[in-house]
Amino acid sequence: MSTNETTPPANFIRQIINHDLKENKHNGKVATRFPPEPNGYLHIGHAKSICLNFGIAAEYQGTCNLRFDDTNPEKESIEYMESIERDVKWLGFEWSGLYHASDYFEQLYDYAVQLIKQGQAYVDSLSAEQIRAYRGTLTEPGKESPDRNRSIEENLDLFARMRAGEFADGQYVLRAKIDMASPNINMRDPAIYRIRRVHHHRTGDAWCIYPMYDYTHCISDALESITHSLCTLEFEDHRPLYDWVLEQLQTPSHPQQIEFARLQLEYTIVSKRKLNQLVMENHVHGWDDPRMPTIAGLRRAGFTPNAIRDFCERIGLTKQNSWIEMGVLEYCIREDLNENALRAMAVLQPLRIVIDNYPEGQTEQLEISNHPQRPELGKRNVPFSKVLLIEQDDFAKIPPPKYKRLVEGGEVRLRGSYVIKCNEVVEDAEGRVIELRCTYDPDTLGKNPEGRKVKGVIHWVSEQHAHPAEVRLYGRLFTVPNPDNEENFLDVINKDSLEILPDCRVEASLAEASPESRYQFERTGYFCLDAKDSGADRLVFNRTVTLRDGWVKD
RNA sequence: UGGGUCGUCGCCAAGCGGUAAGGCACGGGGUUUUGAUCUCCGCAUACCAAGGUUCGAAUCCUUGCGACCCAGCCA
Repeated sequence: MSTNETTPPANFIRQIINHDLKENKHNGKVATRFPPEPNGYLHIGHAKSICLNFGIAAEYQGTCNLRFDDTNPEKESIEYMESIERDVKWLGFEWSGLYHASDYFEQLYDYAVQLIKQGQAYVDSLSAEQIRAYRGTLTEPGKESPDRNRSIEENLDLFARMRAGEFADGQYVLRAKIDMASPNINMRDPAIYRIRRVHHHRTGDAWCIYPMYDYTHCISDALESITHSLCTLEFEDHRPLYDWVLEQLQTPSHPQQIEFARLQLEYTIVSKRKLNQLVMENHVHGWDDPRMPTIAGLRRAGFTPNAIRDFCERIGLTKQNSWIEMGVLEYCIREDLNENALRAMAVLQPLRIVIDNYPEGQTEQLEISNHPQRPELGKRNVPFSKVLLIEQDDFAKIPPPKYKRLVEGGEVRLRGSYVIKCNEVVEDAEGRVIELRCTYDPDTLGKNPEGRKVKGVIHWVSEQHAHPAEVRLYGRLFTVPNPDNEENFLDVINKDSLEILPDCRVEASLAEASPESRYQFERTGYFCLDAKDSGADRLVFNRTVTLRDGWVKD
């Protein structure tokens, strides 16, 4: 909801639009679109495109459509469509219009007929293999198909019969007649229609021929009067074809395609094919696994729409291929959550401590702030009693240098509570610390002790009042910054990306937590109540990100 | 001598002929009942390289070098 009036950073697309506006190129209108293929879940790379397209539209009082590029029914589904709508909304955007390339199948067909009539498309009987052979190579021109000079009448007849279902899949293809010797391979008579008897999730079995991307996308943009068609760098070579189709067809509008570099994030992947593989082969627990770079995964991990939008703004927009460090994304979520997440105490790996000088059976409710810098977020009661639980890491038999937590004979502050002193360490037969006998200083609640300085502060819960919880610690999915560079990206999956702590104890107030609510567990990180696996009497928290750790260990 | 695109700090990124913004990361100081936050300071005589034009070049020109994309009836 930040309505800060900071001017958005300059980037080359805004410069183009500003220039177009000055020239009154599209009657002062700006219309964009976000055009995913519904063949998978949206990921952080799509978020960049979403923020760009919807952001530009909002900034220029323009429009932005959500359009499903559903021309290849083989890989697409309703589930994916629904997830995409859900994720775009969750990110905080509203589309001006919701369209599908399949809405245009009839018009697309008519336009194809027009191309044929103009002598600019022909039905080819070459097989896929033959077409590949005829295409030539990167350095050698292609050869013309024997069918290239088929008469218009025959092409019209054949194309109609392709639609009517008279031919087998792959028997014929409709090709644009451009230039088999073009140095740009995309212009060597690209296929624009193929025969494919596959049930389409929206048009059912009405069609057995489907238009190809290059032919469909430009016309869809034109039909929606898109002014700026923003896509990623790999489509640069397709722009001449985009323009060619629209020029031949004399469409009422001719959008401008502009390409930008897709997002690449270290220690993860954003290839839909590979993400799909991770899900299908159960390397993760579904598209919304908190380790996934999908919007659904980030959401379940506890990321906020705000943080993701901020991230997309921070990484900039250029035509340079680049790799963004995870630290940037982590910074964005920490910044948001530090500001907005309520604080709470949770002990992930409990160590029992007994306050010997505290009365048996007594409980006092300590009032603790929900946020150290924002008093308006209120206070909560945290019960204190004789037996407490602290983090195993917060006690050391042999402390490392500069250790400022609890040691035998030493003092430490219990966050929001008293200063305690450890008098005795109880160990089991193997020498493992199983309990600490402590005393507390009753005169240190809300004030510093007399005549001595206590540096360390640790978190705690009351054993009898705390609630059990499962905490899931998520780490990066891969062990190397660029898994895509590996021979097989599965080889570099981080086997330790998920650590489940089944026996944690969280403070009493957390029993009230609602699904997807986010907290800072003081001193350990930001956590989100898992929306799927938490229930009435089961608390499951996912770690979104750790706290920054400025402790320079030796 | 196939075509297209791109080279500014460890990672992003402004800059558009007038003498290198900003963010992240990193290092150091201060505050702090989170080793968090906050705050202060530091961090490219240098813009892929070499020539050239100019009073003046990261910006213009030339020539190199490096990286990425393209030969689906995928998008």
